Amino acid sequence: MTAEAKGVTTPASPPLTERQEARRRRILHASAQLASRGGFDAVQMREVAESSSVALGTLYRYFPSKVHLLVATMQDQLQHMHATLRKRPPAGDDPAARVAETLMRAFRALQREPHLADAMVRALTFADRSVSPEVDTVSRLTTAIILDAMGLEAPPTAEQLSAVRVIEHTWHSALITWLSGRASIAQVKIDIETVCRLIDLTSPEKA
Amino acid sequence: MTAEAKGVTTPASPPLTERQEARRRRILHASAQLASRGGFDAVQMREVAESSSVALGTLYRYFPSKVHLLVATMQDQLQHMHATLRKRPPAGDDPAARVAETLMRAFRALQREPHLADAMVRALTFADRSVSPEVDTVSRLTTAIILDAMGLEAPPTAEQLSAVRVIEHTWHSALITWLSGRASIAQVKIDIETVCRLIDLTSPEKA
DNA sequence: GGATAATGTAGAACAAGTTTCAGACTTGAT
DNA sequence: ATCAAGTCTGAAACTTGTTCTACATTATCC
Repeated sequence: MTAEAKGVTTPASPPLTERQEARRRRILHASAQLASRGGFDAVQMREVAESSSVALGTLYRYFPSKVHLLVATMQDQLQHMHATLRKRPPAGDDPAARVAETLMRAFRALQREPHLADAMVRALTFADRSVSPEVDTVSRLTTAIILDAMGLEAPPTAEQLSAVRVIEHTWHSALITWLSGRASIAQVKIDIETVCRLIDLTSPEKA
Repeated sequence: MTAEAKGVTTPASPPLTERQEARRRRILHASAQLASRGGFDAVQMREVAESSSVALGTLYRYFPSKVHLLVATMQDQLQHMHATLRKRPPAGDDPAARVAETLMRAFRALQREPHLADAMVRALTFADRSVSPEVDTVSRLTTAIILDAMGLEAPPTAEQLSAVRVIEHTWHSALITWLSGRASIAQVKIDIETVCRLIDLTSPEKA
């Protein structure tokens, strides 16, 4: 069963009318647009509202805070990316190589819109408890991408899931260091490759 | 050579007079105090200024933003912690166990002041480029703590440094998930133990 | 089709981070 | 001791996220 089939895409809120769905979409589009220009700071709620032709109050009804909005934007982008990645699965021999390849592909995609990446990742790590459900959704999506890349035959063991968690931690934190200019692209690559070694360490046949 | 001997503690700015040093200290103290009460949001610049008997403008002269202030607070706390940890070095047999033990000890310390931890860690990951030097200092301190815990005889190899970087990523990100209520203490423990396995993987005698 | 509850709009108001400024105080050099 | 430069203070102003209010529009149900 894929992540999408599990309903990761739709948090099962009251169904929206068509106009509402359109508004939501306009808002997310404006958010991504502004984020692409200038990152987290450039996403200003008044501007998002104006760009998407929605009143400020309405914007806040759809997304109760700037962080909620950006996390939802990330969810949206991640879904695109998941779909894209699925089209050409990674070619590596072992799971570790495939995960590293997949994450590097995602990383290159982020490099094309570094400001957007900045806005999304900063929002994600800055999110407090009130955003937990949404952040959790993003996390599940990320996990699904990594598990997909591993291409396991059997369901993952607890150990493997731990490794995936650590990979996710490293992924987020490495992105942060890159976005804030404290690590180079090459350094991020090394970090990803290093952490992916954990996958070998936790694969059942070799343990 | 220890980290302190390298001057991690003092970024070599123009020397401060005694009164200035005292002001700086009062500010950091007020910051930690307020953070302990209510986390990131409770550290309000006007309140910090008032608590430390300093004008708002002066506070901003010492710390050019709230994030700068909290990162400096973290630096301060980390130095205490480094000193404390040195007193009783970890007892594990191999480097991996010692690092895990050290990080868990640090984690337990953070659990005693979860709000303070929240303020510091959120600031750290939210910091943008303008805070890079300060964040880097914190990062070097953390690295020093981990390397100390490893208790290596020879200087660390490039591979080992990569492992340490990944451990640091995991440490920060795991703290974030714990602070935002998305991971339990037990889960953080597992993540730390999992990532510490990388140390074995990269130790020269076993490679 | 009309009552009514929910949703959307415009805009003011509020909160907290940040900036600015005029004047008072320190400091360091002469 | 004094002058200049730099620092500190108090207070107001500005910015942007967030909340609130009064009114208009839309959706739903009979």
